[in-house]
Amino acid sequence: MSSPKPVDSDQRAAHKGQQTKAAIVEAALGLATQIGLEGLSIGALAEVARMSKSGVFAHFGSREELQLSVVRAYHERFEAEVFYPAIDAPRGLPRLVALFNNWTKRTTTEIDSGCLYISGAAEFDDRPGPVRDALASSVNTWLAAMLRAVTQARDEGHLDADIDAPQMVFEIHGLILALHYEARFLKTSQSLNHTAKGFENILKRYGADAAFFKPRTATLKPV
Amino acid sequence: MSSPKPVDSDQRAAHKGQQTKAAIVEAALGLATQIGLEGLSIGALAEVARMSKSGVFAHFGSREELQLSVVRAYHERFEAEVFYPAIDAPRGLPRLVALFNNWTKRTTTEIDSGCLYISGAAEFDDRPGPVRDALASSVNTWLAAMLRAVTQARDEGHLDADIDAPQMVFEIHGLILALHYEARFLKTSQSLNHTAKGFENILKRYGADAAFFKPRTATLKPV
DNA sequence: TGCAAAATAGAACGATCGTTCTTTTTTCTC
DNA sequence: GAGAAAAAAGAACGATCGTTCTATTTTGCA
Repeated sequence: MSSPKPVDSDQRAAHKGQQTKAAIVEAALGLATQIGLEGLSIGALAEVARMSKSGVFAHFGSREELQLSVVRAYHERFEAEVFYPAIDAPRGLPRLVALFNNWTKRTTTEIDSGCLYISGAAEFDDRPGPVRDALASSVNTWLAAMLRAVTQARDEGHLDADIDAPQMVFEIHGLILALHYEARFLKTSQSLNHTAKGFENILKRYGADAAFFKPRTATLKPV
Repeated sequence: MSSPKPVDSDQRAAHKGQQTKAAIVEAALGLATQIGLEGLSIGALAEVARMSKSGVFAHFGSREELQLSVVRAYHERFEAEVFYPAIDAPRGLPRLVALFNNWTKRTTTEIDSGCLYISGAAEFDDRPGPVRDALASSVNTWLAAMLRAVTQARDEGHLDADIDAPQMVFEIHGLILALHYEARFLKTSQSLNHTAKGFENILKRYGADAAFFKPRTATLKPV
């Protein structure tokens, strides 16, 4: 993704301003994932952060800059939670499966908290500007990483040689979106199982060895 | 879906109030699909409808009731455009294909205008109340119709007898969500083709005769 | 055609929004 | 510990929000 190793930029030479700013962004992230980037108001944020409105505002200079900070923070967290842990897995199908499992796991926790990439997409659909650009850039970076994993799996011989890699990523993306939609909004109970089975179906269709992966539902189903 | 035949409730015995209300809802629908149900403000709506704020407001009594009217109007339109035209197709796989094609077609036009079921889901994720209920009810009604079409196709012998029907609907739903996300937000060019190919893949996997359907991309690809 | 009823307009309300400005408090450095 | 710099608070701004109230206009029926 963007940087090879995430630097813990919060601690070193932490002047007071920087660490309270980090705390504000942290609180803003929680608010934004719940009520959306547009619903995020400085007044409400100040209340959560137990500061004055102007005190919060001074750290960003504009609401848009605050939203951008939230998007950047979400991007870093997504990277740290979904992407980086998966590169430990060997290149090819194992890594692709690890990426998907991490993605699914994160989306599952986001059934409660909300996903900024999904709510943000709905909010900034046709609202051009820096926030939209930052959101789209982050998502594209992630989808490109997925595409790379697919092509590598193909090149390693773990998938059929003639597969349409962007097509496969599109279908996988659909599974995640359906999981988020049906589990979070409709509160459908079987969504996670449907996601795992859907991934299994996709892998089979693109030529993966069936024994290569273990579906994430293993821990959820009764033995 | 809900009613056997859509009644054109706008014309008959149309007192002035009812038809201006219909015009307001029409304008509100346009605004809501673009900027969301939450972004829909009475002031902006009054400007579009060229009326006073209070004049608009009087027809609904509350903003929430206005939002509900919009959801109901969207539901009717969705039914008329996606569901009803497809029941002319013979029960089984042809009808399932027709439903999906209509759904895809509508989503494609909504790449410009926006889909209320998707933006509304993101906005009312964790905001309980009548609006959320109305949205979820509409979507569930539609997904139930899709499920019925799948089971009928199975019972007609057009699909394998042992298929998991809810699983298939889940995967189809994912395709539509991915189409809307990638085409509308990310502006990915190949989304419609990916959707058609994805549906083809799903049909094959669930045992449909390959010659039974014609992908919607036929009219879009160069011959 | 006249008159009650319905529909629309207009003005104002309290609240909240993002933002600016000034003042006070806290922090860091010498 | 003093003094400069940074951070936070406080107050106020114009704008917009949903909503309420009253006045005016328009409609539909006798």
